[in-house]
Amino acid sequence: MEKQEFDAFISKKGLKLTRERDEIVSEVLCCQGHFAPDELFVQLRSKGSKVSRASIYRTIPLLVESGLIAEVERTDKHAHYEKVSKNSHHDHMICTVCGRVIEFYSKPLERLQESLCKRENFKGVRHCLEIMGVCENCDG
Amino acid sequence: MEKQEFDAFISKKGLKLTRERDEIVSEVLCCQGHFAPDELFVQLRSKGSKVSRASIYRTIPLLVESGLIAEVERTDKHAHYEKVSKNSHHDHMICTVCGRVIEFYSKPLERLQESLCKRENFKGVRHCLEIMGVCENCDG
DNA sequence: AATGAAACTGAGACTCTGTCTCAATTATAT
DNA sequence: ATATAATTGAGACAGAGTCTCAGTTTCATT
Ligand SMILES: [Mn+2]
Ligand SMILES: [Mn+2]
Ligand SMILES: [Zn+2]
Ligand SMILES: [Zn+2]
Repeated sequence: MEKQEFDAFISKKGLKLTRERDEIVSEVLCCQGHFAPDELFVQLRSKGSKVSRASIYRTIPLLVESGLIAEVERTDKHAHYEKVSKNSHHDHMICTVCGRVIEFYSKPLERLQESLCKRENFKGVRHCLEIMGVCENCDG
Repeated sequence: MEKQEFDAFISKKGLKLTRERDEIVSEVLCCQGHFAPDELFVQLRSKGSKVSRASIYRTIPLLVESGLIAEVERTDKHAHYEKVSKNSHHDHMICTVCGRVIEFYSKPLERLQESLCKRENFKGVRHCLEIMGVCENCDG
């Protein structure tokens, strides 16, 4: 389903459809939640793929550009991504103590952003809101 | 002024007031805008300080914990910090066409976030909101 | 002022994330 | 089938940040 869109994106850019890209896209599409590049690498290798770390790192920017994934947090000294699917938009609260991620969605928050954009004559396309703090488990 | 607060924070934690911490705090307080750990290191060394990179990296978490500085963005694969002063907070709209950055502040937006945090029993400390889109100059 | 325990320091080795190089391979248009 | 340009894996490399350890410094207690 979404794989075809990525293939179309690749072809349209004059790039090539390779086994490595195919394996990476498939893995991303079937995996849930947030992931780091190296986790993707380990998962693919554990499934018998011969893909290299370099190809992972090369493919990720393409996945982002195609809209299939988005960078979500850079808490831990390395990047994290997640699958983008329609109607799944949410923002994040991230506990700086335990790393727990709370996903939340607020229609009023979205609408407020829209009106702020209108005020600046800015056409908002996407946004990333991360609230850093301490979750209830860690607040002693 | 703010230095005393940091000294009090250090003493209260049972830690020690050292020349190195003193030099680092002074530099942070007098420098303007965003800074990276290594920039701090280079600046101090250029002023004759013998402080080590290790001490910079050891002291930064203390500065953050004391509330004197805050991590602002992790754009470039390394952390950036800035002095915390009241009334300086703002968020960003970023034009993906021309790169223009619009800084904005909305009290209702801040309050809405606070109430969303409360709902999750999350103690929000800081946040980062970036709205990507197209500015009025580029919207044709 | 002297003592001593605990905290602190610099140097540099180390880890980890991410990038780059390059020769060999592969996809795709003709 | 051929030519061309994109892609690959391996591993060297780079940069940020952490850790170790032996020697030093703070500071509360005498
Ligand atoms: Mn998420
Ligand atoms: Mn804000
Ligand atoms: Zn937590
Ligand atoms: Zn613009």
